[in-house]
Amino acid sequence: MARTTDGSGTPVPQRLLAAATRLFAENGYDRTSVQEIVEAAGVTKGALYHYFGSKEDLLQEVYARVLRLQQERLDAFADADAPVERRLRDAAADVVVTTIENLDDASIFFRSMHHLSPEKNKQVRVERRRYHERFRALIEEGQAAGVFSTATPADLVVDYHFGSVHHLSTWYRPDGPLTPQQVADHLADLLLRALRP
Amino acid sequence: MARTTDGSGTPVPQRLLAAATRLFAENGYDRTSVQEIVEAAGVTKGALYHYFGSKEDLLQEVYARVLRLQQERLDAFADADAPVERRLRDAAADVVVTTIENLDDASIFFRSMHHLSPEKNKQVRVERRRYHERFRALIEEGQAAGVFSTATPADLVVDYHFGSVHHLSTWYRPDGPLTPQQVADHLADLLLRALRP
DNA sequence: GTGTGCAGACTAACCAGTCGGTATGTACGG
DNA sequence: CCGTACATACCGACTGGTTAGTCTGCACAC
Repeated sequence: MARTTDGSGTPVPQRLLAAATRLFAENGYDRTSVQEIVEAAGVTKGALYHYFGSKEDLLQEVYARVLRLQQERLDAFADADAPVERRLRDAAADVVVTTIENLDDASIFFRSMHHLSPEKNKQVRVERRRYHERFRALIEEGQAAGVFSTATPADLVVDYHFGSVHHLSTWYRPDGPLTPQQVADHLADLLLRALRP
Repeated sequence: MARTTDGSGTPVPQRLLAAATRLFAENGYDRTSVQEIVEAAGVTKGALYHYFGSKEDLLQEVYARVLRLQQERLDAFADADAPVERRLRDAAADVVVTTIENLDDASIFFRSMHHLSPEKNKQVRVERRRYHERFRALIEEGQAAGVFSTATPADLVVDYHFGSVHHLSTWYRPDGPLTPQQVADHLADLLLRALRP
């Protein structure tokens, strides 16, 4: 058994996932061949199909990881002990920072979701919905408390904010003038300002 | 010469473009075969390659159409004779309505841009940049006049709004509770509220 | 000696683009 | 009016290349 023959000690499945993530983000799911993935990971097809059932499974695994991470972080911020406007601000800014820090995952997430089979797509949608609803609940809480305007339905506000998060992978460049934290502060600001009563 | 043998009278090139638009939006560029396109248009490959140089040319043509339309509309609203907050509001709402009314084009635009060759991609980026800058100029005009807050750089505000426009193709459903105009009013509202000094 | 981890040749399917061919229309000389 | 010449519009079989996934087999661990 000669696992991890690349010297890094990283297990093969994780190497495959990392290579796939980078390549999917760079060239898109359909434009990335299984051959390229296994070469980038320093193994062969035998290894890939030993650990994953299909190319699609790799994609789904990328999604699952991102979703788990973001949901955990949102829950932590939303359940914190602070005024609702503070919790929303922190959550809104945090998702921007973590998205920028994992721009590869984000590009894949938003550009390649429709490449999943209907059944796996549905599964992802269900988890995304849970995330969306937790975020919406925060806004509704603030609206009920009178600290946020009720002029716009909470659902739309969520989509407004996540639109901008979604969009990050299109325009944000690490070598640009703004740090991830600065972008996050600005976008959270815009959200909170839009919600002023 | 037996063009338009489908009885509709629509010229073949336009039928091809319409079929390609629908299929690209439905299944993605890479998942749509040239064979499927010509079958949907009721012709054969010979016809397609008679009018278009490549499959990619079809995609580029879709882009060109959308960009022309949106730029024209933006220019009209931006050059109108009205206070800047009114012009921005109208332009911001209009792009939402026309995007919803051409959701197929929008999905293709945002999901398949990276499928264009570097050189054609660059061309599209240049035109998109022109659009972005016209929009930004509106915001900067308002900021200079003191009617918009200067807390956020105008560039970021533009990306914030277009993030939400971009995102429409992900969540908007024609059979949902909101009409395109209602969505547009809400999103334009959010933008203007975020910009209040 | 048995199972896990992997190698790599192989297959069956698919696909963008090509090309020789046909059919209809238009221009023009006589 | 008619025939020749050329152009436009389109057909559909074919090609060269690529791809996801399979399968046989080997090597090492226990």
